Amino acid sequence: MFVNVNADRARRPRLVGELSTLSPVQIFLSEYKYRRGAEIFGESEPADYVYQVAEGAVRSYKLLSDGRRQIGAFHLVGDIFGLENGPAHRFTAEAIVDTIVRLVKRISLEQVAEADALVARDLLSMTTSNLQHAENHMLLLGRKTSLERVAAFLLEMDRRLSPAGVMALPMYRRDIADYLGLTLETVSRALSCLHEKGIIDFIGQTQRQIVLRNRSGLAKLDS
Amino acid sequence: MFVNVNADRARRPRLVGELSTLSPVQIFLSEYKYRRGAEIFGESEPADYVYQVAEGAVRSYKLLSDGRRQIGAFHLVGDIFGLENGPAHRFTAEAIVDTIVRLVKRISLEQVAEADALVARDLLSMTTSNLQHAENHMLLLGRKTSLERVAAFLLEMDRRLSPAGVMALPMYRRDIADYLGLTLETVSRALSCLHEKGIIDFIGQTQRQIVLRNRSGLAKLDS
DNA sequence: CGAAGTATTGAGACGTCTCAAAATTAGTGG
DNA sequence: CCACTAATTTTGAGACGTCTCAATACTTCG
Repeated sequence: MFVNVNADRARRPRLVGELSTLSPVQIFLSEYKYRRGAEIFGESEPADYVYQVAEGAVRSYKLLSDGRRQIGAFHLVGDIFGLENGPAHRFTAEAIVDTIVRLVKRISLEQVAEADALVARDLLSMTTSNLQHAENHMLLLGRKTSLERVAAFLLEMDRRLSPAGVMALPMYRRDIADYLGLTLETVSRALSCLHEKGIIDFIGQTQRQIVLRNRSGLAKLDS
Repeated sequence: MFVNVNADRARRPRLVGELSTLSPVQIFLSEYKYRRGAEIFGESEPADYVYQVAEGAVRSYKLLSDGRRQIGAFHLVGDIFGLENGPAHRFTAEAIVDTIVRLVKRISLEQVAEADALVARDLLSMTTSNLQHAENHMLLLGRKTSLERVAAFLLEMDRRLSPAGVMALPMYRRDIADYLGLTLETVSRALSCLHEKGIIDFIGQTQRQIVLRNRSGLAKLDS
């Protein structure tokens, strides 16, 4: 930490590697800790920093004037978020649980990108990943049933946070619902349905630890 | 047309200008014409070209296995589409009406971007625009009512295709519905409702020419 | 063990979808 | 220009899925 981005380039790994492979980080300016529920940045606030989740989990969302909320993405350990092209953030970001993030000044990133085509390529690649996720999520929100949405959610989380073993979801039902365009009751009913069908198990003492018993059963629901 | 991108750079305007301001185009390899309904490229086909609408209109969509369709975007005159970072297209693109598109080989674009940071910046900027649109559309699909969706659609089309005067929608109700995550009947009912309220007028002999009588009435519905 | 927060379950309301019919528009050839 | 047909849009009525509101159960944490 605290290594200036303008330091001798030979002394640190390429930025490209740090951004795209999330290898050990050296250019990040500092770490910050946020308590569960704390806001990291607000929608339309100036986007001066780019963030990476070191520990915990983050939700990014938009609000309508009457409080309806749409979560656009969950950011898990290793994920980079808050990267903007324009001057302001387009989402509000909040810590879902106690969370540690790393920050890098956005300007320094852009300066590096200016000089280094491979870094610029990485920024584009990250933006493209976000776009791809959003495109798939539009299909989910516009055309899938509640059961299909929950199945897709479980597969996504399984892929992203439990390479092997139990999936411990960091978020409440309400967050899942606002991510999937449903109510928390409908999410709960869909999970119960999947449980009854033997496709998932709840384990331990908490309803937020889930074991996928039948991934192909889920995948079938994901059309 | 037919000017090679590797031709003497002094002889043509900067690529950056052509891409971002859509000024008169010289680097495009060729033009193609597609009949109404014709497929321009399919989902997961190799993405060898980037396209610009010269005349007409295009829809980009994804399908579920049982035929449910989500249109991710409409591309109108001047819009660039089919720009990918990975090897394949992520949508199917079809001509909504008889359409003329300009093509440029993707590789040549990337070669220019490699050498020219400003062009690379433009590619990022275009991808960011697409991302921003998708983010707003997620909010619409996840959390807005049918009336709000249709209102938002009309405001978007008004902004994009009728700088002054009548809005002549190129697409059918079904396309609007698949863009908004509704059925065509629900779209039709919402339009009738807006008509009764005096917010929009249908004019001429066709229901696809619409005049906004009360933009602020629409904007209010758009929360 | 008690209290607060979270999740599940139930019953009815509501909005959108489905299916069907009528109305309107667009296209074609006389 | 009109008649005829096909395609699209509108409108209606009922079905269905999700939402709302409420009660109960479970989990967490002091």
